Amino acid sequence: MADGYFGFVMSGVERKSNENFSERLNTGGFRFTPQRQHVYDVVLQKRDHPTAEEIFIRTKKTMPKISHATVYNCLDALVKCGLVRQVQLERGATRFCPNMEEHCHYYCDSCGEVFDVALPTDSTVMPRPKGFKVDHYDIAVHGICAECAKKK
Amino acid sequence: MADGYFGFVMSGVERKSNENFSERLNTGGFRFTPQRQHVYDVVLQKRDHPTAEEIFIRTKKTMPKISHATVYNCLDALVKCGLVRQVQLERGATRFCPNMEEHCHYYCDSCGEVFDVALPTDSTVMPRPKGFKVDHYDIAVHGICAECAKKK
DNA sequence: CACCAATTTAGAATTATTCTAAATCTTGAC
DNA sequence: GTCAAGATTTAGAATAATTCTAAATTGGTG
Repeated sequence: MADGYFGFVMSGVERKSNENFSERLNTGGFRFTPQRQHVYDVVLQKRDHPTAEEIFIRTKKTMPKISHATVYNCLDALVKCGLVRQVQLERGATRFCPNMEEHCHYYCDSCGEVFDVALPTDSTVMPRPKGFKVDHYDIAVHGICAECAKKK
Repeated sequence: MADGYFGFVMSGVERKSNENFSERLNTGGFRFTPQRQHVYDVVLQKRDHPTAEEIFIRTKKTMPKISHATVYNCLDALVKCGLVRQVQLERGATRFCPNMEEHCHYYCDSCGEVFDVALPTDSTVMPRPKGFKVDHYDIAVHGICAECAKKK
């Protein structure tokens, strides 16, 4: 059980600026493409945890010919490179988040709003299955946000 | 394998639930139906975090006329009654889990296996948005299980 | 038993994601 | 710069996951 405890200390992926974008893709075994740049820009621009569909619509504004499949391809590449996180909050569409800091998602089951909250570096100690190699944590907290709570 | 961390730990709530099943539904504003009983039995029977589709197939064995929509309806009712949890681990189908203890899911991104791990009762209080009323936590830990790690 | 509302049903519809095959790019070698 | 090889994009089809629909059935209540 000695190695059975583990903190929320993740393989921290530091936020890097746009200059390293291409390099970042290469390291992950991907090529730079304008589509990936545009999709990444869109996700960075409005950090509201959009779905692939929403990202598709937003990306079309600056790149009208981009296709659905490409958006998925780009998002997959970005996720694999550690530039974007995939967030599963409820049934239905997956959402995406460019905040690579250690954080969890507070999700309002009433209005659907998502709040990022940074995790304390020394937060919780969790037991884990023997030999399990942790890649990352996905922590979602469901409930009702202050706004919605007021309305009831 | 360290017993107690890998195994499915029966909680008091679960043990009682069969006798109280109907009552539990009523409290949640739902009626007892044989379909709900069958679906619940199926989920309790093999605790491998099945998808709605898998539950549909398994339930058909004892109730061949049950429909797809009914399985979704039943699962939704069970989730709302606090008899079953909905688990979102990756893109694609939602999974279901009858373990109502406070626990997290270790998910092997390689083979897809899911391990339930009980959370320490004294888990740290996490910072949260002001006024947010917490309903429940969904904690998933992604990585590679011992089996899969060995193969590489 | 009779009533009303909840539930079930089959199948259609919708939503989310993946696949396909041809066209087009990106990269590295020359 | 040109070229080839392989990665990527594209539109649209295909599949998967979930929700909707409207009619039939059922459960609980009086």
